[in-house]
Amino acid sequence: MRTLHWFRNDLRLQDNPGLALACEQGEVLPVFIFDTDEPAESVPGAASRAWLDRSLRALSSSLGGGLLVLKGSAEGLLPDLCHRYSIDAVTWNRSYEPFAIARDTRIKQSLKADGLTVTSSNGALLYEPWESVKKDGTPYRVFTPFYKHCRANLATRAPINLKTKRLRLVPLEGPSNVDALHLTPSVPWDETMLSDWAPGEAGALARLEAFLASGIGSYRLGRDYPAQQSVSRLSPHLHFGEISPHLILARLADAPIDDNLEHFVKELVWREFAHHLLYHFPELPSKNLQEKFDWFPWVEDPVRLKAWQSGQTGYPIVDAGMRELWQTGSMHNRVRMIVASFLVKNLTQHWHHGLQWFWDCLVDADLASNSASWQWCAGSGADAAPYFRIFNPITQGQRFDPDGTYTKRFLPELEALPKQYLFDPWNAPHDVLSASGIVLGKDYPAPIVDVKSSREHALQAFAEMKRRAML
DNA sequence: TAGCTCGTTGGACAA
DNA sequence: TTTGTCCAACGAGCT
Repeated sequence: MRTLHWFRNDLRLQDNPGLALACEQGEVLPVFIFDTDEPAESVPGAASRAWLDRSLRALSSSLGGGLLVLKGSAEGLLPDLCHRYSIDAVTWNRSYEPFAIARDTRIKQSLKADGLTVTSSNGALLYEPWESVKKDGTPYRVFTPFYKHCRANLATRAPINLKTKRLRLVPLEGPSNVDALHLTPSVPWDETMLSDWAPGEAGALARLEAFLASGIGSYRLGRDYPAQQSVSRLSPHLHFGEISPHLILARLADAPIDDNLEHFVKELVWREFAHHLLYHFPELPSKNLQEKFDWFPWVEDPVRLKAWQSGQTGYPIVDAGMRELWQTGSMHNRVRMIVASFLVKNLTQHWHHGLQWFWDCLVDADLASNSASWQWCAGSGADAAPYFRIFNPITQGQRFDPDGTYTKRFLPELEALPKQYLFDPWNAPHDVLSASGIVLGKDYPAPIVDVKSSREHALQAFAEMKRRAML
């Protein structure tokens, strides 16, 4: 029997239920298709494409070059492949994005009509989105009850060990090369961006072990400090399915049960919650979950948006974060909240702008997590933050980067500035600035908004939204 | 059912 | 310097 395993966001061999099933049934034809039918909201951004390129090369290599890589309409290509390679069955692991659900349903029907056996499995989530609903059958909208429900009532499975020796691959008709996808940019900025990452299954497993060895022990408190190495940095690996959450959970079983561990598990469940929200509210990437936010008086200001994107706002902790994003394809979680709050509240710009920029720049860009997180920051989402919770970029910097190590790493022009002025350089006396070799507005921007008055403006905008929504 | 509690990540200000 | 309190009000979720 010959089974085609359609790789999507499950670019790994271990704990891959679809692949394991295919392997049990006989010969396997492993296929990856860069689907050109995807809508704009799902097409990977530039940073993600660069990661995908490396990840596919790693997967192809671990399959001895036996991965068939194609670009085109998955819906059109799959029936043709099945015919050409005399395929009897097709397996894949489920994707929960609205487009993928609709596409996969159509493909399943069509292949079944052709007499093939089609099986989809859960390779990406600890809990199926339709399992985690309230007693009345409606989806959870608040994280904490969702978390308690999942942990108390839903079982997770053990990882599936693939005996790679038993993997028998169908010989390809011709050469297949990741190069054909043209996923990397013509100017090779991706090489420096990815220099600190190791895309692929081996890199993901190594990252998990490194985190268990040196990060998780101080996770609960350390995760708030961007200069520390206390976060897992597993998100891009999870997004591309280079590692499964089940495998992570199983590996955590060996670690001592304490606050740090429970906090990390909570973060894994936040990922589940984002997928749960996207599944139940497919318009999450574009529409305010709370309708009253349709009345919010957003400001369109391309100049300030550009300053935010390029890390030139004049607020060092914001600029450090935005430059980290540009340079590394990632940003520390604490700083993500600070820059998001700055865009949405201090600049009162629509969260769509932030979502779009993150989508293009992040190597871990994920439709569910990105959409749910931006809506959370904007206050328009489920379980929203109160509107008056506006991060102050000065005090956040002082509190969470007290030595300025993180900020100075990405703003070398402020290297000589004493840390007492690092987060509000415009308040530094002239002689301190000149001794530090800084002319504000030349070496480093003057602040593009006043944090106090822009906070007042944001609060007024929320009041205005409520007034309009009431009418 | 009706009532109660709580909501991932904060800021400002007073004491 | 640290700690406590208020900032609104509403709806989700639970008992």
